[in-house]
Amino acid sequence: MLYAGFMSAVLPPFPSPQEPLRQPELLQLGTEQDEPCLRADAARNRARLLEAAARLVAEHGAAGVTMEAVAAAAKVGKGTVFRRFGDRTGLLMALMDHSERKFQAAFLSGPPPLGPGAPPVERLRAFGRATLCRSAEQLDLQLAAEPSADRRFTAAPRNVVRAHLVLLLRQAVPDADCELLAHTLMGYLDPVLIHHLTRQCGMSVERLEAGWLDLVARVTGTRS
Amino acid sequence: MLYAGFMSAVLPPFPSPQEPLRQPELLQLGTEQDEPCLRADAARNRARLLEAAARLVAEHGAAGVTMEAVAAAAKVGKGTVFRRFGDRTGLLMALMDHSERKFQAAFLSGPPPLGPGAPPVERLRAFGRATLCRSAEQLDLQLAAEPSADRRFTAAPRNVVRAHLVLLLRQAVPDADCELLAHTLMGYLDPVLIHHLTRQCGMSVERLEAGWLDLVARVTGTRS
DNA sequence: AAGAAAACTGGACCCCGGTCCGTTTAGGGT
DNA sequence: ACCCTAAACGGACCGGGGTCCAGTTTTCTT
Repeated sequence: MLYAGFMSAVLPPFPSPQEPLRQPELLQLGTEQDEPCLRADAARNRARLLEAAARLVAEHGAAGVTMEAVAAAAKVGKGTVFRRFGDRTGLLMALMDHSERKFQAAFLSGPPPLGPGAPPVERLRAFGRATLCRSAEQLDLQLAAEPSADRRFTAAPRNVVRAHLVLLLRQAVPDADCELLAHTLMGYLDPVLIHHLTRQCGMSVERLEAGWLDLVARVTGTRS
Repeated sequence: MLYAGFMSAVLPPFPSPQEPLRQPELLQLGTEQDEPCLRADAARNRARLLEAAARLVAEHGAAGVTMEAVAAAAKVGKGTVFRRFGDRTGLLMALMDHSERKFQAAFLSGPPPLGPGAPPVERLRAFGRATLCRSAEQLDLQLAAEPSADRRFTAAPRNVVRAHLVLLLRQAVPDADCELLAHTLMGYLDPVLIHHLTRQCGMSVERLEAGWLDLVARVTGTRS
């Protein structure tokens, strides 16, 4: 009883976990099927909800994206929104999904130096630059989609990024604890940190970029 | 109107900011005055609230610390809780305050290698070890007190730690962007990350400690 | 084609964090 | 001892996230 709030953050809110197939979506990159085996009406509502959410973001900023407002704007019941996306964060994550996937494709199979083909250290450098740049653009959405603390490290996209960094690090510094180093590097690229440093501390993106290059150099032991 | 939620996260919720003197509390370390110039009844209620909150944490875990429950347990109105502590996070932070201050005293003016007297790199190593150890103990409380994303980097204790790390880094690596490096190091010690790695990924604290030592070595360029 | 099972829907409902404001009380001044 | 004012109090109130379930719609089976 007392743990209702907590449980709901860990277990799916409904008996049948809505969209059990959405998570993998982020991993299979080639296919562009946005609605995995969804019933016709469900798919239609899903599209309407995403469209409505996008409109609300554009109109009132990310803070205006209320679950109720989205439901109303899509002419749909509130329960439907939750069934489809689990919770607010899930909805926002779905909204970011498109750009997320594009980004993943870029560093997993795109042209070097971001994609395969360049030496690992250079790919690391490019990855940071790309992430910073991407964050600079859609910072507000990324902030809104930031999962509540207890799930910050279990979100799907994060794992893809982590795996990627681990891969590169293993090539660059084979005898280090690359898992931990990857987490360190990701910490530097945390959207919330970026927001803090640029918006609240007034640092320039250039400085953050330089900081990233320096950090990569230090971590990989490739001082210039 | 639409920004009410956002504003309340930035501005104090009441016209007269409750406890405008609490923040500095964390900075003046010698004095042990827990209730800065509070009216008698206010001080009494403050104590009762903290006691009640502590009891609730012990009984139902951090998740059971509802503002209403705390108020009821302390035989006090809900408004009083908010007037005193601003919000839930504020209450939890006040709960952690004691250990927080002890820790700050330890690295600001305690014995080496944590406190002054040891070479900076060694102090960095000790700092990480101490933080990891401390987190291992009171992880649940630290998690509960984790501020919502938009304030993760503006909490008072964080600034003390950051300043400390910047100080040490400036000595160890004078020609680096120590502000940014400090943030990187703090990222590694984030309670939420520690929780994720130890509890969810099953890593041992020893491994995290080794990772910290390695990270410090890499960042400061002092390879063994 | 028809019936059954599974999936989806919508909105009433609950809980909690946070706010407001009319009332009470402490404690310094006279 | 009394008053006066700033401060503190408390609980009604609000909005939003999340849940539930009775009823509807789709899809599968035969």
